[in-house]
Amino acid sequence: MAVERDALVPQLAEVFRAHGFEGASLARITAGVGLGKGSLYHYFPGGKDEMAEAVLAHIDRWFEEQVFVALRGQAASGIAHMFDACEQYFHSGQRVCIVGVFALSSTRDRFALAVKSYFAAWTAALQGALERAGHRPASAGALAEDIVGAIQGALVLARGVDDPEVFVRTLARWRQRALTI
Amino acid sequence: MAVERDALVPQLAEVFRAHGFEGASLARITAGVGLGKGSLYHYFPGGKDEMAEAVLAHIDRWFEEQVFVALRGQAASGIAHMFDACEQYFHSGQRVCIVGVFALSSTRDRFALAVKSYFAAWTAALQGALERAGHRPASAGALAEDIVGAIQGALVLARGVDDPEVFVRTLARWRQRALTI
DNA sequence: GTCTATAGAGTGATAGAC
DNA sequence: GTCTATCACTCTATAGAC
Repeated sequence: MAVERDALVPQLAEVFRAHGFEGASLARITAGVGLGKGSLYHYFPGGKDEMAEAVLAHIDRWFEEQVFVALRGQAASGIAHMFDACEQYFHSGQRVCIVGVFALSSTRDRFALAVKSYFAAWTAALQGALERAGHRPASAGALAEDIVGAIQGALVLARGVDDPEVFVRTLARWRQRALTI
Repeated sequence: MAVERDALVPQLAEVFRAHGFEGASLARITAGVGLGKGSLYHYFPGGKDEMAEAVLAHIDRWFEEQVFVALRGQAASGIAHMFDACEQYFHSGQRVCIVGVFALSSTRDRFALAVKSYFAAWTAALQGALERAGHRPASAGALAEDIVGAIQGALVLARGVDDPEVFVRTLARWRQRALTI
């Protein structure tokens, strides 16, 4: 009745998302995944650090497969798909970005590489799509930076004022700006 | 040799900023402010919660006096002043926003009111200034939301990719958009 | 003596590692 | 489950000002 390690990762992700790295105690984690500490350390001998690494790697892979690939394909539809995927992934602003949470916390240094590559890959893929969609190369970089930043900021703001609609509205505005050449 | 309670708040703020609420252990706090636990609990009988409340109240007051007042005055210069103040306050992107950190963490609920009022007051004051600066009322609200969100997002992104220039660039772009009628 | 500001040993609870 | 370290916090003791 071996539980697949991979099946644990999304459950771990929800605990880290809800409480951050420091706030994700082993008690909360075991409650969240429904396994004892012993089993957890069997799958993740490196402890919390290894669990967080697995979560970040899983997110990286998800965005690569579900978002970045599309951005490298047909430009306009890839960009539209990115906004759709983000709206779904972040549950229309009710869900927070784990990588963003990690970026702001003091734990960032521990996972600096994964955090950096996530944002860098996203910005680069989006910039390419924007250029191919007709934006001037000079402004596509700034636009990509604006959009990725706006998504992160909208998640902060939506949670801050406790109104997910902030996220939905922001996404809608940027979708329009991105697809208006 | 009485230390003023108010003098402790900025030092507390730096500890919470660096480590978040959960990561700000009493050991780190005592090290950061240079006082023993006894003194800390003398000034803040409510413990960490009261310290965090004091920090949030201090930030609220600072923004009210240093930013929102200017936004309610002459519109264009108030907006320009806001961007200057933010660039200074966030150390050109090297410093993170405590309220933003709190908004993303699970501790948000504990300080929900202070967090919400911070973002709400900022957005409202900025929206007013944008309208008086000549932006259509219909779009000033969205623009204010965009700008406050962009500042938060740029802080996330700057720290994520470990490049404060992301913040400086984003601020410069929005300054231009806000002051172009 | 009282009051205020200080330090830090000591409390039980809980942390993460194994 | 067991381990030690650390958590937030309490309490006692001490200093000097009045």
